[in-house]
Amino acid sequence: MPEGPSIVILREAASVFAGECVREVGGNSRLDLARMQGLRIHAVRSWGKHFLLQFEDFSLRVHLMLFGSYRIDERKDTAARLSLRFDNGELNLYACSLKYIEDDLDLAYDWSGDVMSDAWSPRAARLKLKDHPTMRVCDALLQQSIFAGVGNIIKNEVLFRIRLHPESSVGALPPRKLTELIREARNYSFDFLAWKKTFVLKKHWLVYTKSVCPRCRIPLHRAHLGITHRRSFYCGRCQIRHDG
DNA sequence: ATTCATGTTGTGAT
DNA sequence: TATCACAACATGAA
Repeated sequence: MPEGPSIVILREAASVFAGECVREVGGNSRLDLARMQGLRIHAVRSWGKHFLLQFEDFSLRVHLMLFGSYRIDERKDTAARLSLRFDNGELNLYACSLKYIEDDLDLAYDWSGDVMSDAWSPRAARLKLKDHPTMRVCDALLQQSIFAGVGNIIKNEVLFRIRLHPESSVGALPPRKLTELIREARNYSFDFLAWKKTFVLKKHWLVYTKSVCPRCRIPLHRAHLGITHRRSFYCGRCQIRHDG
């Protein structure tokens, strides 16, 4: 479930609860869930991979991590981490990380860094990247402070689309390539969103979990790269390495 | 049955 | 102090 576009889908589905009062709270979280009892949801929001329920004086941050899931007006067999019942339905969250945020969300989050947000700023991303010239692009794309919402699938597909080798360093990129990287991080994320909504995401993967380059037909490389050691699928011929 | 992965944080060693 | 390997959490597909 967990890359930014999937969280947008959750946010859109859960938006029916905006303005509703929490009638009943349940779940096995160690958090003080009763705190939400009887309170009204002021807004249903998201930032990157964070799903946010904003109350009057605080917010709940939900992170689905790798295995988290949710159901709306349905339940799974397993125990919910958090279950919220409203007059118009219920929201059940499983295997996720919960945290209360006391600060105003507009202060707590850098909205210009969320690739799915209207407030996304390519300029801000560029400035942030300038601060990390030695960082490899496979790590930069996963850096949530720069590209909030980008995950490992998006990373791989973006790098293939712009024909950039994952181990290229940020500082060695020609300005045009840097522009492409930033533009495609957002652009692919919206393709991801549309495909996910129509259940055709996987069939559009060009390199993620693939073994042959769809462009030149040679075998793809498959390695755990960068400081993040996340899976990278890339073509050694099509994806150019820029290095300092 | 076992392995691994769309993720992140915290701990303890070096 | 910084860096890093590893653990932890938790689910389900291959």
